[in-house]
Amino acid sequence: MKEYDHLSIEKKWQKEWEKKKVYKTLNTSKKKKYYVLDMFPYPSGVGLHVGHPKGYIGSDVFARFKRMQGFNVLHPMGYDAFGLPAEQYALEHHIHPRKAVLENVKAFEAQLNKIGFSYDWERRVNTTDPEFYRWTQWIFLKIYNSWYNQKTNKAEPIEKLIKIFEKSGNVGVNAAGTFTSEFVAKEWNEKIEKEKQDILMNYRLAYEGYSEVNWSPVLGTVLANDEVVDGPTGPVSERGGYPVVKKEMRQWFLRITAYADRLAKGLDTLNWSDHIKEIQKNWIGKSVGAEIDFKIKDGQNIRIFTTRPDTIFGVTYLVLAPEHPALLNLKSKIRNWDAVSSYINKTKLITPEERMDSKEKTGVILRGIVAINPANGEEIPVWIADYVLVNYGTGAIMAVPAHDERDLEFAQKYILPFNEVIIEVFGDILKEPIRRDVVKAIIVRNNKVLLVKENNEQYSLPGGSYELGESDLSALSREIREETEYKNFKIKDYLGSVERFYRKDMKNNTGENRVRRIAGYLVEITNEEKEKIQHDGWITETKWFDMKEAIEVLKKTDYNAEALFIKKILENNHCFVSEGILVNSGKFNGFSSEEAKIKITKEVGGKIVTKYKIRDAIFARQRYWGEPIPLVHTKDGIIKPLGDKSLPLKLPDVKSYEPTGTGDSPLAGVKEWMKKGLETNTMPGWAGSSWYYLAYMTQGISNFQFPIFKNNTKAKRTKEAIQYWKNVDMYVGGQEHATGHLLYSRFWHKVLKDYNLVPTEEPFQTLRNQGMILGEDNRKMGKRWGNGVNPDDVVKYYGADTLRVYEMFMGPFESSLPWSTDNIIGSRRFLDKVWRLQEKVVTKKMSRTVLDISTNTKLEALLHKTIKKVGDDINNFAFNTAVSSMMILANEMEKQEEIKQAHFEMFLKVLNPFAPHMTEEIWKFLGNKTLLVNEKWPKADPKKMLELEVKIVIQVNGKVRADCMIILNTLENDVIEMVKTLPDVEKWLLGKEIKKVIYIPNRLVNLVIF
RNA sequence: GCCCGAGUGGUGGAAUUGGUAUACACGCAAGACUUAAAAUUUUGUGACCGUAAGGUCAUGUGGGUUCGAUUCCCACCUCGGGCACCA
Repeated sequence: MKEYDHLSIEKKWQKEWEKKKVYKTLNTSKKKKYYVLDMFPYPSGVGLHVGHPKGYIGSDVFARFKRMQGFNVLHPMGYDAFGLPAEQYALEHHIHPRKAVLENVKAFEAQLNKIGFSYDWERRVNTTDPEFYRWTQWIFLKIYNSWYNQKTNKAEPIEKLIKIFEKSGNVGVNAAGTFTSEFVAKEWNEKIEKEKQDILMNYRLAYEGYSEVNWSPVLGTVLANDEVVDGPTGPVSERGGYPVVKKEMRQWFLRITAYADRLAKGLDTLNWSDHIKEIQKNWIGKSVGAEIDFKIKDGQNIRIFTTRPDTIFGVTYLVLAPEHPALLNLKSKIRNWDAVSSYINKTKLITPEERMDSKEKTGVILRGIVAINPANGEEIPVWIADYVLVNYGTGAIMAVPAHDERDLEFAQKYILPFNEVIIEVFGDILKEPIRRDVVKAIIVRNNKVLLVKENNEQYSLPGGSYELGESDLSALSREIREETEYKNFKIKDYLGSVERFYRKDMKNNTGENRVRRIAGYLVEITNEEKEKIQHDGWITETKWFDMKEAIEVLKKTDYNAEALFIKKILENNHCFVSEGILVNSGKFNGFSSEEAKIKITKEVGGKIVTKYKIRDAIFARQRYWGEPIPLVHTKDGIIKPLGDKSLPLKLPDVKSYEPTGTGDSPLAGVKEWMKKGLETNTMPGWAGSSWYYLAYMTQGISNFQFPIFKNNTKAKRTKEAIQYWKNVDMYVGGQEHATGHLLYSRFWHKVLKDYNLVPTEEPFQTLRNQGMILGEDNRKMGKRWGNGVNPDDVVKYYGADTLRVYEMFMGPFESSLPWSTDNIIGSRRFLDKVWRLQEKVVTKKMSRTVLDISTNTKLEALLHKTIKKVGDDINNFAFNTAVSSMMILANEMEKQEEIKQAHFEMFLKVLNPFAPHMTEEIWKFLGNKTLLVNEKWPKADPKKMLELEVKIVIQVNGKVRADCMIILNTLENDVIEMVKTLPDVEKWLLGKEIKKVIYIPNRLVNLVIF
């Protein structure tokens, strides 16, 4: 047997596969399609470390497995080379980014190819290739020339909207956007072109706007929120750690908010990890609430947004964001305008970060302004405060200190009234409550709470029912005096009310259903008071408890109301923010929050609306290295899109591509460019990655063609290709893209779907996230800590197959785990072992000894079980256990004198996706003329998995006491009788009576004795 | 603060629907081969008590349900991730 020389074997087979084009994928096949995709990398130039290929190895194992299972597998790779990282690299090394990208791609690909991936390289894409970005630009124009019709719930051509305007104005139009004023057809038709275009800009899915953005003076560019991280002295850029400040700038935006609902709903149909879905869901931030108008006395309405219209009777003031537009109209009426305007200016000066960091709430009352609560006609003050954000909801809120922590904090600071309107309920909610109100005193001394033990073994606290016409306080004082002998007590605080439901005793049919409202008060007594409690002699014992302890005791005795009150004292927070039952709410008293929300909104003339946290995406960079935005600014100030025939709008060659530092893109310095009036912003890094998975579907980007011209064969073929591949079936990549790429590409895909350019609603059906490989020091691997491990070195020393097996064996695919140079040897030893097994392989004719039938069937059973397990595990991305089961099989095979060739070949097939080179070599050595990569996945035969004998465990009282072998499927009674006679079991049964026997067939017997 | 996820040997980790906890691998120890080393290989390896047979205790902590709990329920602790004045 020759030596396992991984270097020559791997080189040989990589050449052979390339020569025979075994990974070339055709778009026509009788086989079922399967699309396995990796998130494509940006070729950074510093080279790969062993962490980078982990995801690629996982998807490659999966793709090879699917291929062997008989699928037509699309498994491509390409490069995301536009954007900041590529440009930064070029700037640092003083070479043109185009050149840098080409060099880096070459180096990158050389490294990848050593690991033996099964990519169809003919489909390679590069986002910086004009043939590629021509379509990025084309899709952008499609988005630009669209508006979102909320009646049909999809994007539609802007021409259609113009026709509607010409015919009937915008009155009946329900479009996504912020445009509020109305016009009729006549008004529209009389407008000049510039005015029309300005209005349309409010409807387009790609629109120009001005906004405060993250401006990095050093990088000379604007950054997206997810490119900014917290630094020690404020926000800094994620890349480079340069300081970031706020700056108002002209921007392009994509109206992703129009798709918020579809993006949220679509998540339910996806086979993604709950974790990623959760992140996207939070990011979209859907919440259903009501918009309600509060009338300003002698003035206009203020529209507020709230998710809790059921608390409207508890409103004690209104708050507007300092930037709220209504302030201008109110200006003349505001008597303290000086104070108000200085507060507004102050808010403008501080950054949003500072605004969020400052824990103390601030605000100014608007003197002279009075609002009217539409629910009860009450007059309430209006404030401005920076804890209300202008760009969420309506920029104004109704404040309910009793049921919102932020409002409470504000109300406490400025001494504003507190009005409780919701109380908590235990048990069921009765439609028509029958109340028996009680009041409870939580008596404390030195932070200890007094618990009173009644005869019926329950703990209680002093308290009782009201007498006719009594207020809370007088009833409480009376009850305390009656039940205790305390004279020196102080009612310190109101703890809120709760409602408790008591069902009548159905069994004995006694009592009645009733609801009790329990009001809680904190009562403090002085140390001098003696512990005297007396009440008709039914109290047997009193005790002072530590507060936490008291809660536990009360919970056990079902006195939840008291426990809740004590918890409130401990947390020093009397704000009940959950839903409950309405009180102090006029005719809505007794309603549940859920019911009241709808009824009250209707009553006050409000509207149920849905709001989202997600913001429109900024789609512009003031940089050179990005796709040019194909728009022209005319002299009249109108923006016009380029025609399809003018695409691609190529990035011009410039001498200096460094940022100008003024905020303008380097394109603003190109004469030719400016003469044509072309847009100077370029697209952000995520543009190309939002549709690249479609580009792979045709064989080479030069064959890609969206249907621009009718009857174009290229366009027809592209359409067929997209219809065939549909969407990505398995997508593998890092979870850091949860709120970026993965959201944006879903958005673009949905726009394309609205134009029937793609057949599915979602681009990525299943998503798997690989964990990182950390350095041996448990820190992030890379240049920063100098702990990077180069895959080239590992491939050279141990081989690509060992690298592949080890990275899959390390642990669960999704976990981040440290690299270990100690542990990798185990994977190499495993492959060495498999290599040596060749020697034991015999064909039928060659058999030197008579194979022991029983050990042979045993091995066969293990083999078939392993085939099944490896297949199942790969499907579940549980590669680590797949490898481990193959190790068990190899260990077992090693113990055999001889291995049947057919058995060993089946083993090679299941190992092939993990170690393609070595298995291919052995396959050939065994005399096969075909290539192993083209072989079919072996079938696991369930009949052959069964073993004649199985081990069962015998437990006595649930503890394992013995085990023994039985013939498969022995009858229950026979097993139990036999098991009782085992010496290890018998001694435990001696003199005891068996109460119960639990029998799990072929697994376990549990004898229960006493 | 709120919302997710996770805590298992010296280490990475495994365990189907509640049914032998610690598979597989690394490391370590002892033996074989060797002049020697490396490589390979054999055996052992959760903790404690015991010469042994055997027993007791162990899946972050404390309770509960069950014949039986890493798995289900409750409370708490620690770590990781996401969001963070979103009304």
